[in-house]
Amino acid sequence: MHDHQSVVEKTKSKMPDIDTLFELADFFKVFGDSTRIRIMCALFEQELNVCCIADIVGMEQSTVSHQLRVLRQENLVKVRREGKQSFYSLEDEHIQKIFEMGLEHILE
Amino acid sequence: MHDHQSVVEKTKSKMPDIDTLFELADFFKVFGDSTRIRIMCALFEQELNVCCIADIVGMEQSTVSHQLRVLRQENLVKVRREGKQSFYSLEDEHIQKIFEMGLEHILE
DNA sequence: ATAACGTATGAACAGTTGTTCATGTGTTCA
DNA sequence: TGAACACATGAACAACTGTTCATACGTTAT
Repeated sequence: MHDHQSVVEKTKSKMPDIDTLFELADFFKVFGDSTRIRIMCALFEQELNVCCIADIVGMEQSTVSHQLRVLRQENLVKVRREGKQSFYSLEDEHIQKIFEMGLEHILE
Repeated sequence: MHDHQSVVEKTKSKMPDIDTLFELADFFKVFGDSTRIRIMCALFEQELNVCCIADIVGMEQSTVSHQLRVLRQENLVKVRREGKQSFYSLEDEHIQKIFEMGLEHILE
């Protein structure tokens, strides 16, 4: 326990493998932007099309489209096409829970 | 419900104020880097001094010091000085729970 | 077909981020 | 006092990120 090397080895052996931790960082990276956070937050209520989302967050439609792609790539949202419009909604409830845990932490 | 403008206004009114969402994004930003994730993960086991952490994550001591400062600024870790050494540990258990929820999400 | 609409995508740019090197600060021990 | 150690900090740089503008794509209606 006092020995530097044994602490290092012991700790390393208990940690998840490095690929998993890289994936995890990429996952949280998506939460680390205020535009994306606001988009997700808007989707807590209901599914929304792109131009609604753009109006809600007050940014260009193309900005929102780019960010929705990021959210899609990390499986945080899903799309449903209906004619000309794309309706986005949250993939699952994990997202809202993680969101709320973050809120709990900063409001103390 | 069908009207664009009313959906926008209704959704906006239900969202947390924008400053909170910016703070939240900054909070998650800290989780969005693999080095910091690995540091936090190492600290799940026990408190550790800086050079142990550096060895565990396999990076320069100064890199780790810089990242520990980021973690400190967002109140994710705390320090305890003991002579020449600084022992770091997690601020609270929120962090581990958020970590685990992220893991749950990516392992599916 | 053509026009209008909603959305997606590519290029470009400014701003931010993570790492390293070099150095500074504070503590311990001789 | 001075050397050795553990850690923190500043400057510099490459790499990455988020936004916008312009444009392309797909759908609907005329």
